Amino acid sequence: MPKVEVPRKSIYRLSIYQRSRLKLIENNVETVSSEALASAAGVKSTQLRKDLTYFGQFGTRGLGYNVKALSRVLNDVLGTTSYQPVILVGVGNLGSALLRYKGFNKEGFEITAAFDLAPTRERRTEGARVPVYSANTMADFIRNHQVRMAIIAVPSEAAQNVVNELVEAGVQAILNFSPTVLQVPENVTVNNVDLALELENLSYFIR
Amino acid sequence: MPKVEVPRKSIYRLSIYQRSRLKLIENNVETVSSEALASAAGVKSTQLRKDLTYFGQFGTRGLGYNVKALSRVLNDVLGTTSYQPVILVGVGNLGSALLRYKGFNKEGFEITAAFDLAPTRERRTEGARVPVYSANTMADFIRNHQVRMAIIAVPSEAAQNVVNELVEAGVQAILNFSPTVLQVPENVTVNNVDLALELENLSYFIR
DNA sequence: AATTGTGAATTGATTCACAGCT
DNA sequence: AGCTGTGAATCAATTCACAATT
Repeated sequence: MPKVEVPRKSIYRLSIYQRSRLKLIENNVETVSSEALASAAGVKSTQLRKDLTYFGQFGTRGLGYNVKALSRVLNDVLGTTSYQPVILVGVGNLGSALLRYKGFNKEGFEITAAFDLAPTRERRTEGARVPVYSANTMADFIRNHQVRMAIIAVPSEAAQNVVNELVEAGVQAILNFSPTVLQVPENVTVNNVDLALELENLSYFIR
Repeated sequence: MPKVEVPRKSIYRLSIYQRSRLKLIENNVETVSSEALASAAGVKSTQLRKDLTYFGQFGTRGLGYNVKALSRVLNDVLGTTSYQPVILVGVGNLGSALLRYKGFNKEGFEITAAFDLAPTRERRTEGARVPVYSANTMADFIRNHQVRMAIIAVPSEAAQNVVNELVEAGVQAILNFSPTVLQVPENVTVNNVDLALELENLSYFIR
């Protein structure tokens, strides 16, 4: 599987295809054309086909893609076949919010533990069943449970240090909610979600 | 100001330059080179210069950019000079989380009101001072307060209808947390934040 | 001497156009 | 006949290289 040279955006789209496919499977469709699936996903059919052929040939000319087979391929490529434990670091404002958010579970992820400098803060975790541990137990937890993915929602000043510790302990992929540019070794992937940035960006488009 | 043909990503970067600049102003620097600012922002200096020249010439050759003047330009371009009221639609899981999140305020935005089908749901808004109103008062509120920006965090099935109502009432920019592709007229801008998608995407990069 | 501003070159992503299967 | 797979063409964004300016 050629992990390199595949455009980042293609991989994002694979997830979207998977979701669009979910709707189709409900309708009991056996087979789907690139045209139909692409339009459900909001892209051009050639783009869908090109995205898929980065990973092989899965369709049947004249017919389309077998829905179940396609689903399997997408799961394989995306790595969503095997369960991945995810930890959350920083149970403040946003962090506690994310703990309660059920959208992750819905798509097959589960936050197995959370870490914070002051793990016992009041009212923070009410309603969530995820345990919150002290930050100094984090590295051990990662090693013991072979955690490869982490979500960080700590103050920006703290972010780089946390990331260093995560990487050191073996984390390979980080979803970063702290508004900072993080330095990581090249075998580690960071996806940034910057809420304030998105709002600020929108304000540009209001005239 | 040539709103069109400027790459979307450039505009995102302008916000990052603004932030990086904030750190520099603290250090009382009068002037800053594209090289210094770019490296603080994590980009190449030529990219910064190109990004800026979409909007004019603000530097002095041989010297760099005046920090204060640059800040003013960035605020002007981004539209962050004038205060913008923002509403939130959907006070469920994620929505109530966003209500409590203070990061928006920090960057000069404030959620002035929230709307939900069941505005009185328990414990949802404890700790937040934002009023939650019934969804059927939304359109009036938008018109009365000239709201142009909205954050939506409703279930995906509901998202398109909500968006239609927002647009109809005059909203021009939408930050969408619902995992759906939204249809909007071309004078309306949507930024999507899809948390589950980001996680799924990361799982690709774990080998 | 230092640093911006910018056309030209390059790199990257998307779309086209059509050959190749079923 | 219908639809995939893909090299070639186009479009977009980034980076280079250097002339222009202080």
